[in-house]
Amino acid sequence: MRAKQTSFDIAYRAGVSQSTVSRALRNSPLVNEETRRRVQEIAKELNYKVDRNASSLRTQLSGTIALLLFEDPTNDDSLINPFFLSMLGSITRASAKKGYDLLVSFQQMSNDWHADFEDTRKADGIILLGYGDYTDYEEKLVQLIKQETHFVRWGADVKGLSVVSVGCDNFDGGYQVTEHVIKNNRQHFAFLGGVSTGSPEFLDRYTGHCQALKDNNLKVDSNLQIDAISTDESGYQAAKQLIAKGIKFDAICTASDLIAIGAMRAIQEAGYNVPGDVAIAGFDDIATACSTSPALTTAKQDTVLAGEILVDKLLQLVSGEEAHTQLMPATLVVRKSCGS
Amino acid sequence: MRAKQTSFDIAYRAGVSQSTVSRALRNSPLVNEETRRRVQEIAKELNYKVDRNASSLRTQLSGTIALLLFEDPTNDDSLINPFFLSMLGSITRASAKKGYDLLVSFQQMSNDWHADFEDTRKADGIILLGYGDYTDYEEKLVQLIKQETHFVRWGADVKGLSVVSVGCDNFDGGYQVTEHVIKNNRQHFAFLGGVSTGSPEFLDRYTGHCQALKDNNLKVDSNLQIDAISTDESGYQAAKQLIAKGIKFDAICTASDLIAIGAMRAIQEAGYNVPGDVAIAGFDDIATACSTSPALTTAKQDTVLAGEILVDKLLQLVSGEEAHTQLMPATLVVRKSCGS
DNA sequence: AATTTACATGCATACGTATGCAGATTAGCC
DNA sequence: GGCTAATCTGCATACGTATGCATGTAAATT
Repeated sequence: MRAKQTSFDIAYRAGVSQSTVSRALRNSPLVNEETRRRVQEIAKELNYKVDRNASSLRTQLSGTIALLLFEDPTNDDSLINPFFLSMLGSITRASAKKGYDLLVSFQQMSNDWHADFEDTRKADGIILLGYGDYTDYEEKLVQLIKQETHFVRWGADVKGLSVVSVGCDNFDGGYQVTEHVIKNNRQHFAFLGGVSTGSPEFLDRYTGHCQALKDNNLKVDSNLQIDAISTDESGYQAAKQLIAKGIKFDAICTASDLIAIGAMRAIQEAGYNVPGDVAIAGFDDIATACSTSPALTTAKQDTVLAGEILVDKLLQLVSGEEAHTQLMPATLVVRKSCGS
Repeated sequence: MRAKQTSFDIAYRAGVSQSTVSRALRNSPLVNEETRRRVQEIAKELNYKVDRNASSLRTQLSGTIALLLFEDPTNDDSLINPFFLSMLGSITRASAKKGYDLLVSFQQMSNDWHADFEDTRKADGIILLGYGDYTDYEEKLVQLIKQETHFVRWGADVKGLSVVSVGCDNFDGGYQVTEHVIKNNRQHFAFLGGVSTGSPEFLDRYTGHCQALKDNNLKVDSNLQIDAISTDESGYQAAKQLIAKGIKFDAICTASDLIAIGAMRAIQEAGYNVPGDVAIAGFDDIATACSTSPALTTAKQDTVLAGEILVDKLLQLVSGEEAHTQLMPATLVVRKSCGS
């Protein structure tokens, strides 16, 4: 039972050649219906499985997608950002749906990831995932392109390079949320999230936020914008800084749910009521957002859809088709943290 | 640049044979220091990467671990249970640390997963992850053993089979949490979580819970135990059922944080104060547990540690060493939902 | 009946690497 | 200097599959 079965073993039992076995199992039309059935039956009986290494070596196709998850170097927490964890889940599902295996790998930006996966033939294509300014690794993207590696990435469009990016309309998301809060009669807005530094996503969200304020004749006070990375703790600290400034505010928009959650904690600890005294809005719609108290109003990024789109586009590239950058809508999810 | 480089190309440039290249790159002591250096230099220059398929075919080793994540069939939610998502993250990290790639795959219990991964040589070993009664798939475990597949699983020990399981001391976790709540002067305990049906984990937690009650001369009222699966919604429904019964209770222990979160919502909606009127405790310590209001007191399963242990044990098996089932401690995390 | 066509199978080989074995070169020894 | 030992390199082959090409057979066409 244990000595591994090969296609030759099947061939022997079926009284045909190895070629025929291979064809029969791949449902080649070249092989007779009757023969095919017999071969497949025997293969099943002997519990034969095609050796993927041999198969991949021969076909130069691995049936595998690699997912490279970049760690946020500013965050030494050993846990993964729940938004990306959710993306990971949906990408796993999406690739399974397409019959592809998923190879998951954490990477430091600084590593040699740009050369690895497809050149080793471990994967047919690569999905790049992670917050961060792509200028951090633009040269590596250039190299990927030069190598003709098939890849797609999550994030904002990369100008000047023919890279397929799938990202959320962060500007619009920021705009929508802010507008919603304005409608709840808030006038003095703070914004928590790294803008000058770091991810273009956060910047876009902030830009959308500011535009909504302007369109509603509200003032943008840059003193009320405080940098934060996407962690609970960073949001907490930023909110404390904000309070310490002593400037009046009745609403906080944030660049991510985690920031919002941390901020909410700080605000409540300081004795304010949410949303009574201060409205707080998030971004992402992570699972936790439903469970905060009050539940978090936020801009949802549809990770399930995003995962499917990323996988679809990548497989298009793999099969030689064209694929293009796509912007996904962000949708406002109204809960309790900003009033009705 | 694009035509893929092979070891023959390197050999040609270095003026040596392909064998020598292979040896040089694998740091074989057979090859001269000087030659090795030159070969490695050229390989780097040409951006050469070993073809993993060819390599694996030859060595019969893939350098890959497969993670099979079983879906809870009772939960058609397209999202993954946050506890397992967290395990996924830590396992990914742990295997990366050991130099292994991780192949992630969702599976239905009913599939042919038991034969797939190692026989196809895609992976050197398998990690099985998922709630559920192993009797659901005991026959498949038997087959895995018969095939001499290397695998470890998360969960309670499987009696009668030589299977390496790594699991949390659910009994003790349930005991600890309950004892803590008792110390906060509660007397009338309800328990939410599927006991008669489904996962042995839940049953163990419940058993620990009951033991703590008994040891403190408190009554176990089976009318106050209500089944629930590990989702927010299920916990919400169970809590509503509980309230509907009209039996007095001042504490709810649950089989998972998600259940607790749902229950908390139901209890608060019904106008009770947590923890004033009702103490609520969870199990798992998922990320969300810090962010509920009040923050959830719970029994923590250390997923980071669990991931490392699982990977370590698996690699021991792969390298022919013995490995044994291990029980991990659950640790009480006191927050606000049960009083001090 | 001779020829073409269609269909089914087998032969031989390539994918790129790793390694047992033999050979070559140099050093070491009496 | 002739021998063994030590060190390094190359040759040849195997891993298990997929597929181009040739072959063989039966049916269809003329």
